[in-house]
Amino acid sequence: MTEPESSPEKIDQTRERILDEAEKLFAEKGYHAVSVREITTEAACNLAAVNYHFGNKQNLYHEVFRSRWIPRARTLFGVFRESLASRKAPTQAEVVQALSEAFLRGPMTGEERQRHSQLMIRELSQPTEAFDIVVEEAVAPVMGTLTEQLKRSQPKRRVPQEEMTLNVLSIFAMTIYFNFSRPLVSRMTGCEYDDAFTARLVRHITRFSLHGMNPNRKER
Amino acid sequence: MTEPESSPEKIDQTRERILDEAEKLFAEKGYHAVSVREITTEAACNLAAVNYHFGNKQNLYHEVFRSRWIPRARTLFGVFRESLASRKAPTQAEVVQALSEAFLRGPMTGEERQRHSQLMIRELSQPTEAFDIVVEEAVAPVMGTLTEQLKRSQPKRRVPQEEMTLNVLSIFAMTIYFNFSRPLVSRMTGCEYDDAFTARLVRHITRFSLHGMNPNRKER
DNA sequence: GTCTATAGCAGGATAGAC
DNA sequence: GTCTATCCTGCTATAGAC
Repeated sequence: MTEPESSPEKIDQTRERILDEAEKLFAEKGYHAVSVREITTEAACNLAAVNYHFGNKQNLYHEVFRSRWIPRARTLFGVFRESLASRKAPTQAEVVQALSEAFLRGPMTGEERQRHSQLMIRELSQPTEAFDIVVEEAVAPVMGTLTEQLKRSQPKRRVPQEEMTLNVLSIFAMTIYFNFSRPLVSRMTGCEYDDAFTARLVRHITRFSLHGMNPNRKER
Repeated sequence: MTEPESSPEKIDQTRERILDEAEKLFAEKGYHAVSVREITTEAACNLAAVNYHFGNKQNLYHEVFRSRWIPRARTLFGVFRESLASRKAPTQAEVVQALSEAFLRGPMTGEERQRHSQLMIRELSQPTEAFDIVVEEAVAPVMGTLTEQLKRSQPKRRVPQEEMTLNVLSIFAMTIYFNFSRPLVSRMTGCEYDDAFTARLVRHITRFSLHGMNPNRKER
């Protein structure tokens, strides 16, 4: 990152730096609050580089989702699924925990995770052209798997479809809420988002969701 | 709204229109995505009026919170408290329902409510100078009352402080989530936010939260 | 593929007439 | 208090040298 190797694969190395910085800044401040100048300055390249590589600003934003956000979403989903696959018949608690763990403590660094969530949240609450990407790549698969797994692990009670959807949405809501609303959560709990605290958050989300969707459950 | 009365209190009537349109646009698009020109066009007044009345754009944004958002937050909180005061010893279910009802079906129109939530959410996830206002006027009082009331209605079980805080944060999270993430919720449930649907949402939030924080509760 | 230079325009803000 | 006219900064985007 400090000194680029001269020979091996220098191609489009600027392009990658631009994407990195763009993602970072778009996530932090939002599309309109970030200027191309700011991005290119951070990426230590020339202003014109953005237009050369991406055509225009809009396209760069789009490309951030395609080449940065989507892969992470898939990785995240992969972690979630693998975590489920490692058990024969995961309990509901295990399912919910697998999800919140993937999102709150998964393979990414804390910073990466926050960026990922912020980009997602922005699109979900205020759709632009990337909304469909987010739904197709993150929301739909996660909610689909969640629904399926939760039904499987609790075949006895027949849950009406809308109730199921609202349950799953609520679990999803809590998971992303505790990721994106950090300033508030930290202020209210007095805790920083370190390993210990995120572990407690996962436990909380699991417990809360589990009993939330199962009015009178014994097992945990 | 169409034809202003000529005599009685015409003073600062432009100012009010600017505030109205500014709130609407800031809520919809966010601070940076809105230009002063756009606001003044919508408010059907001159560009210079913003600077005359508010000095600059930043200040207008701030004033939107002071003169529009805060009163609504207080009204909302008032509805919540009155709803509680009308019962001698509200159950936990009644407490949660009072909250989500105030936020999702309260005294405001659907549009107003959405605006209110969006302004709040923006500040909570990405604090600017209005963050403190939001915390002091909305989050702190609501969470304080919620904590107090929930403790009172369930004196038997001693809940650790952090668990209590996380519970309350989760209830708050769901309440605002279902308000601000409408595009997604509508897409997933296939429902518009009409009276019938918001009523079902209130019931869902109440049920989910209630059991979420009470692992093995009978009464509802 | 990266740079400089600059076109062209939209933004916030101000001065001053009315 | 509201308007017109204008300043000037900072933005996106492009042309063209290297």
